[in-house]
Amino acid sequence: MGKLPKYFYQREDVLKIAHELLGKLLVTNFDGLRTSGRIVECEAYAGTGDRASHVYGGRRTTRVEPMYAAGGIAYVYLCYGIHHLFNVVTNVAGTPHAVLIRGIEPVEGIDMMQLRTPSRHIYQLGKGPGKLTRALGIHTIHSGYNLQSRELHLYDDGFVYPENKIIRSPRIGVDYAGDDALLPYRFSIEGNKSVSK
DNA sequence: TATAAGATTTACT
DNA sequence: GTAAATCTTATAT
Repeated sequence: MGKLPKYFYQREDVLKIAHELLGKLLVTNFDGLRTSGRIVECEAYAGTGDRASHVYGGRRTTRVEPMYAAGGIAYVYLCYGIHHLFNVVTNVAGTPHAVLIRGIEPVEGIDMMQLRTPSRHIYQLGKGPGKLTRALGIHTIHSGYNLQSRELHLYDDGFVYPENKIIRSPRIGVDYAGDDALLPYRFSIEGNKSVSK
């Protein structure tokens, strides 16, 4: 129970962390408005050797710099000029692992989420990496943000999905990554309405 | 400086 | 099913 502590993020195995993030709450508290959702879909990006990652080959730019910091902060970037994608940075400083959050099931502040997005159906609000950031109010200015903060953090409320509901599959939208696109680094909840297609 | 492409979503044919 | 929206980064002039 409680906020996920720093050591949760700074462990070595990013696949294990991605797996354990399912069922946790992603909480934002911007401008005094609390919104949260339960994570039902995420993907692991395993550092400089992973062709699907922005840090493949040791690439180091202003954009990806937060990934090289110690785990427990956010990495947010703009995709296709429109969508903000939210990642949790894991592992220790200098090892740029991350977990992309791809789907959440809205829990708190659903009215606020509906104001932020044109979608009306609850299960559509957090279905897809670009949509959940809009529903929660996350933008690129939050890249590098500390996940121990009141405004942005992950929370364990004790909820656990049964192991037989968790699906491992290849990552989405990373065809450019060659063989690495086939790795089963995606974790999702079977049958959940907030999992993207 | 210029150009292409991207961890996506939505609207339209 | 196809295409447009829209902007930062990476690679090339």
